[in-house]
Amino acid sequence: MAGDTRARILESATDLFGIRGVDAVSLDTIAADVGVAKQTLLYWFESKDDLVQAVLVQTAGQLAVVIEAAIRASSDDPLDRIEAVVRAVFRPAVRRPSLLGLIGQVSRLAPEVAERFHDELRPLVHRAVVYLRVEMDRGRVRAGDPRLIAALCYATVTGVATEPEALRGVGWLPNTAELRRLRTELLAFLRAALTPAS
Amino acid sequence: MAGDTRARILESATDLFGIRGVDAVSLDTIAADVGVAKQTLLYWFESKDDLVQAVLVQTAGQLAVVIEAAIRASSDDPLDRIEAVVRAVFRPAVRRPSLLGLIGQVSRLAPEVAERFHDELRPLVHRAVVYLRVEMDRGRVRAGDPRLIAALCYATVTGVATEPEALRGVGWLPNTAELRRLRTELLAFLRAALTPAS
DNA sequence: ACATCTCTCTACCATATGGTAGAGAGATGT
DNA sequence: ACATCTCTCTACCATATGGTAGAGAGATGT
Repeated sequence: MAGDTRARILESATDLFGIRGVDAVSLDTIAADVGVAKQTLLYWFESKDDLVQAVLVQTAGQLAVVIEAAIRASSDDPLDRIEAVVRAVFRPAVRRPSLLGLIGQVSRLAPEVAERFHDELRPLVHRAVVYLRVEMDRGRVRAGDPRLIAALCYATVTGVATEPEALRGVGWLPNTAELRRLRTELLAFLRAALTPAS
Repeated sequence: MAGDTRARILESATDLFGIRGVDAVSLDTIAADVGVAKQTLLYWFESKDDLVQAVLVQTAGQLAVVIEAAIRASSDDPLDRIEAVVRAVFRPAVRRPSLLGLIGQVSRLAPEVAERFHDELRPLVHRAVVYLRVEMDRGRVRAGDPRLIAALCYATVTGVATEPEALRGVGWLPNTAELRRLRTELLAFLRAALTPAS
């Protein structure tokens, strides 16, 4: 209880920002959710932008940890490894839509905030690109521009993970069982797209 | 000039909402952009929500027209036809990011507004699903749940098309030539994912 | 005992924003 | 000539919101 106020603010803000949108959530709303006064938020974070940035940096950090763990635990085969990473990213994203829901908003946030987030993501992306290039050279992943292939995988996974509501809206995803089937289909889809041409 | 005020408002609002975000753009901003007083906006649209809804409905309508045209002009082969549709959707999305930029915001808008947009999109989705099912039965598209495959294609294309800024942020897309290469890679990616297993 | 640091509170404010009230200019129908 | 309709304007307001001012309670170091 004592000393964890900052962490509780971050957690609450992550969920609220991710689900309702950064602009739609006021400091008062977050404060009420955490159970403190608004000024307490402004003691811990200089401004709302500062809070948004902290949320994004933390989220990126958690994503990185999850991905690292998935990579270490996976087999050497690149398609299996990619599947493991996608599963790892998809799991928290489905349980807690806010995590990836934030990502869809980044490009519309204050430039410095967005930049700070991208700083955090860049090393991850760089590693993925290098990895893809190596495996393409080995012929274990379908040839192509590794940067663009990485971008496509990223777009597909975040597209699916960040917009469950949008997909629900047009009648695609009535429940979580359906969501699991979507994940399965996504993995087959990516595998087919990445398997080297015989 | 006379009588086109409503259309000019819609066009300006589409761009501003799509690029900066619905919440970040005030009625005053739009009015200044169009060159009229704010009240003029409120003469043509009951409220900001009403304007947002009109923008979304128009956007969905334009997408539908573009897609219909692409389908009619394409060959009978399903992979070619899908490629034609993706090209058709991608083109205006790249030239005018606002068009698809809006889509990423739908799930966070007022429920009635989002619902109205989904109403517009549903028939398109339904057609796509029916089409995929038929071609899967014929063995001309890789087997799978047609609804989920449609969802994946949708997620991939919108993911790529709506987040050029995000992709740019992590160092992927410095210019339009790169964007064209991304489109080419996207088409190969989708083709590989949808080609029936031999 | 005192000073300092950590943390949270109440009270308040300036500004932005969606929306209202109501007038009026010009075109069109009868 | 008059009424009505279309369209746009100025002036104004209520509210939400990010942020400031400044106090004070409790813990910790010397």
